[in-house]
Amino acid sequence: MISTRGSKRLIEPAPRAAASNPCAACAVRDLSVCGAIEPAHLDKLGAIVAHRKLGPGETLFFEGDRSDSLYIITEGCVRLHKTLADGRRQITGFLFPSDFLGLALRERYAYSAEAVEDVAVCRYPKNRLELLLDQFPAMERRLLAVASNELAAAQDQMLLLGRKTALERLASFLLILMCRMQLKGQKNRVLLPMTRTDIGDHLGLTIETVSRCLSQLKRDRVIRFITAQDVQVVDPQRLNGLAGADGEWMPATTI
Amino acid sequence: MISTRGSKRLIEPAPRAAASNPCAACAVRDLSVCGAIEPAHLDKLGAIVAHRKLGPGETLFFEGDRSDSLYIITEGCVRLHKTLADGRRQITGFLFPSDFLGLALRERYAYSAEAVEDVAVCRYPKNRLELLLDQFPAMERRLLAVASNELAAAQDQMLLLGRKTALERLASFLLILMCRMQLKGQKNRVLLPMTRTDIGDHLGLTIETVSRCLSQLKRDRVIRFITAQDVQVVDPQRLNGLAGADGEWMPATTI
DNA sequence: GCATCGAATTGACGCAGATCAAGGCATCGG
DNA sequence: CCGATGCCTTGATCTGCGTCAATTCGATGC
Repeated sequence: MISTRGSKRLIEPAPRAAASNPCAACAVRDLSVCGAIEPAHLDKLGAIVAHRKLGPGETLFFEGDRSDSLYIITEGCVRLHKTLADGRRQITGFLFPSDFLGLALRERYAYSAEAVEDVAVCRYPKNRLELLLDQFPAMERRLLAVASNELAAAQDQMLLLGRKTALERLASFLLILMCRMQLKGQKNRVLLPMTRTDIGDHLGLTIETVSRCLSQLKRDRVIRFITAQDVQVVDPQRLNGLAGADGEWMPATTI
Repeated sequence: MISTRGSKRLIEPAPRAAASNPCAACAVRDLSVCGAIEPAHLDKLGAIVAHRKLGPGETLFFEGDRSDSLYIITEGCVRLHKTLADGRRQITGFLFPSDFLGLALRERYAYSAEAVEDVAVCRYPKNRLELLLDQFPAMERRLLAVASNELAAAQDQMLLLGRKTALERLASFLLILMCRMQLKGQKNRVLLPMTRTDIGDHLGLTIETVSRCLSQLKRDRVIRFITAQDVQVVDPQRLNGLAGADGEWMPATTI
């Protein structure tokens, strides 16, 4: 039952130099969504932002590090994870462009954050951000809303980990990614930039079980592999049914 | 693997009449902790509070209900849970006096909330609370902090559900409750107002496995049963070790 | 005291998913 | 082109926990 094997860590590649980032404007917009922030304030947000790029496997911060920044992903996929002393790992979530990271106003980060692939982030120093929050309460309301959504997602994940079968877990996972792709205009498509090991550590399964379930979904013509990381959802309806038939978010437009 | 049996619902007892609540002042203080709120503002908080009492098994709200209130528990234990169509249930958390409930500023509740035993809550209507939040940004900062802590707890629970063994789950659970009791001045004592079924549905286990693990902890002289719901932790050190030896919160004073 | 009933415990057995093991299949450097 | 290296897939076997079933315990009412 104890599986450390699925969680071998890679040697971290050397950090890359930070580069100027063309996505800055987009990240600033994210932090100010709802139209609650005026152009003048937008400038102030832009003034405190810094940029960073990471290569595959590189760490943004470690669990337990002093949390001094809030990040927004502008490019690539980031995994968040907690690890037990013996190496067992739980990936608590994958982040994609426009996602927030480290918004907990806590002393220390509760998880590590690593780049799954090439990643770009916007960084907002917490002390300077808090000054801005004092000036613009609407921004704080927005952060609370983001935290609420994360909390709801965490509860869905608890239901998945505590009560769903392996196949239901895979179906739920694919469904969530499919819905995100849908928002970006990609219909019935799922990209899996993370490894099978990562997926297993996210769903509380081993790499073999992940592979077997994906194969089963393929055999049953629910999904089709373009490549091992590029999946087409042939039958979204059935995928939704396999996901456990709770109130899983399945917008009508995707069916 | 699919266990609906562990999740039989009770018929709800008849709701009780709301009664005037002597704990109001305490709840208002909770919402304003950090000293950031002045006495005059405290009055305004007290002015919008309402009280409610629930009997064992009674529901405060259902998953999917329009979320119109924020609650603070002032007495008793509340369970939060999500349920799949076939009855499988995941209890995402247990709440105790001073805990917040429904602070998500979302359209609808993401889970149901039920009284485990006799419970008293303070209720703050959301629309009126938001007006207050606009006036006192410090309160909003406090809510964000509470949400951050909940998020961290949710991530610990994901690690537990995804990667810990049955015995580690029980040990972690007992440890968390022990630490809460410690804060109230009760050392090395754990009260379990919830049923074994509830514990199982929280830890992703069956009632039988919960019982077997508790028996093992008893056999190994780690805990001792005063009654089935009143446990003495004989060896906190070892309980901590059994919990999985991650950074699990184990204050030095409890050892 | 005794009957009742829900909750908890304990034992026997089965199964979903973990573990162990053996290829397959890209990608990359030479 | 070829060997090395990671990652993924698939098969055989094992095991921790779930399932089924039988008591036991404890609270409540009479």
